[in-house]
Amino acid sequence: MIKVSLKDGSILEVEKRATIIDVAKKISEGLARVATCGEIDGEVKDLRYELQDDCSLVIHTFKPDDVEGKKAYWHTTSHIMAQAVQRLFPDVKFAIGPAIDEGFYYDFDVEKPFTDEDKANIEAEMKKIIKENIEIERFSLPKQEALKLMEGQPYKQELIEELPDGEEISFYKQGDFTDLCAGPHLASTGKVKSVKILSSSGAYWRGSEKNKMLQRIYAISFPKASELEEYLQLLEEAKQRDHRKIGKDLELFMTHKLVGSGLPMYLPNGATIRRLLERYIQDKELMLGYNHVYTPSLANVELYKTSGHWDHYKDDMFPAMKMDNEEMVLRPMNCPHHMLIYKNKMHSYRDLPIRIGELAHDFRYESSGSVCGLERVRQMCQNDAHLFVRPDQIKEEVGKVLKLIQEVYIKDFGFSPESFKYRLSLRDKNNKEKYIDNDEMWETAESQLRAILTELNIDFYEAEGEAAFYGPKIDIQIKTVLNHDVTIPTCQLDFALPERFELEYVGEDGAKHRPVVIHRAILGTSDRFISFLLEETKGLLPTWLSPIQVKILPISEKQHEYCEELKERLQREGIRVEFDDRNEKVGYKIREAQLQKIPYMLVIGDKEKEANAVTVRTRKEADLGQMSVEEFVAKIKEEIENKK
RNA sequence: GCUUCCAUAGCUCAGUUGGUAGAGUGCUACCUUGGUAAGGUAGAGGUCACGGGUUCAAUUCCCGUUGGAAGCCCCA
Repeated sequence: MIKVSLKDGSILEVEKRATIIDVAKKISEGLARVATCGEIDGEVKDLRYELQDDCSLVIHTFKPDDVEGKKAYWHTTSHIMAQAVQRLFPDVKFAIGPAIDEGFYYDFDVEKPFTDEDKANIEAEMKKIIKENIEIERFSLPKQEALKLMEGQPYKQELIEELPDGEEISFYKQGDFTDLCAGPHLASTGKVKSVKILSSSGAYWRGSEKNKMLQRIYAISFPKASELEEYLQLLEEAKQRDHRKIGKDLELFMTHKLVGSGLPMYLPNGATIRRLLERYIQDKELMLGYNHVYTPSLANVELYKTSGHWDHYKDDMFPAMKMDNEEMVLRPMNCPHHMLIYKNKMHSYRDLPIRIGELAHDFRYESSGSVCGLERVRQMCQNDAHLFVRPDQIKEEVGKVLKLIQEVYIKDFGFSPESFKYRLSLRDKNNKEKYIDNDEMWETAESQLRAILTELNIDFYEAEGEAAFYGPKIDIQIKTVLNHDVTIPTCQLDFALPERFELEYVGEDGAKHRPVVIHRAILGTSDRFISFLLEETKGLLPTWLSPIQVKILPISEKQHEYCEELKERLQREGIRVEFDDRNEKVGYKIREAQLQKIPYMLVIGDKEKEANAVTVRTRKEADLGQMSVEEFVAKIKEEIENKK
């Protein structure tokens, strides 16, 4: 037994188990309020330690869905993987192996990348280690001894070097394998039950492309085999929701290598969705006092030298084309064009805010490894606008933008508020190269955006190094089915471009003043928005956006004439309708319409023809029964009207 | 861009010690006129991504290019 004094003077007596000492020590120093580990009083348990306000220590078992529980579990499995790799590849150099949101990975420096066979062997070896049920022990060493222990492990030594002098450095040992680690861990390898290697790939040491590329293996583990099955099932379902698969199945877009990577072509169905979305957002903007313009996709390179984009982004732009005396580029963004439009005439303070909007095509040379369906493309259509405002109008205008975003995403599209997060994107203060060097400007802009978010009671997180070069942003971040974290709407505050372009307005005092620019995009880009929409809806688009809203399915040829009339009748109402006049049975036609995710199927036989009626079936498999044509038209029009 | 893997019919995929190809589905024609998720028969359809190399012989082995996938880097 070992005694540990807690803050309140009480004594905690525990078995001499490394994990509990570690926890008790941290808690007694007030360094941690909560920790997890695996063993107490010699009995193996999944435990959670929590320091209460009255300084008492609560110990209880954690639940399988407990975040900390999972992390300890996965982290232990990552050590098991490292041990397996050490057994199979004795020359391996270890980097890091943390738990992540779903599972864990470990980075290894090995001679050759792992093959599928290697991975199968590693997984088999891991299962062996689990079966051996090796006890996991913790110990700690002073820095010099720690360095000595990790001789021949340069990555571990590099990590130890960075730890403060004088601090004891903790290690976890399981049989013949010892790893530098802060813990916590399960008490023994046998606690892990089912394990599965998911994938492997290259990853740069410390995430920098300047460093060596290591081999990373992703894996996951669960206390029960059935949970692993469920997880793999979920992965399979996510695959079905991938917008690239839906886009192919529903004939929304295609790519062709003769056109090029990252350059999707919209097929008629996809073009319909896009046209409706673009009309929708422009109509919305018109009602809010935006003025839309058209500007060219090409510009003289001098435009971007003036704006500052050239210095910051020329590597991500398509290369300049030399024509006679001019050098032209495909534009990567629209701000400079809109700045010039503002500057086209003198403005009074009474005219502000001026809101210039455009559905504009932009071109960015995204790296070949990052292009992805409609999510990341090399030509995109931005739902862009620039708001030219007086400094006293910033708060109100940013607030209006945030309100518009909520109206579009929550009210009109019905996305769950949990499907996206607000991110306040700040500059990295230490990176003077990437961001305009003007501390005062940054302080003002960042604190203004923060204040607006706080005042509107919006939950947000802050991210350093995510700002635009000219100013901070409020980005709305979503997670795709592939677990990519991408921005869709954005609202950015910019004091820099007005300066660069010497924008002005005449104030009440008759003197010239500098406006502030708010850059904003609501749908983000049409392309990325559609990818998000498809994944959120699983391809079951609301009726108003469905490329085909109604499919007419006759029982036999006898009703074809009636079906033609019906089709024309619906078309006159602006409903997108198709008539399936093929020589097939109705069951077959229903199956096909169902797979095309068409909202309404109208089954037409002699009964319907006689009664001048339709029998309605929805894709959600509800048979709505027979109704008159007028009734159906009223119903679907009401639905379309209300963006259902 | 980097690491690894992949590319066979419109689509989804088979095709092992190297001997120039197959299924399902879709498409076309005919039969069938059928009441709520796949009726039957027949036919057409492939320079096995592209370019080189090794070999008597390459869809298969090697190199390169293009395109795709996972991850890393990047993301105005």
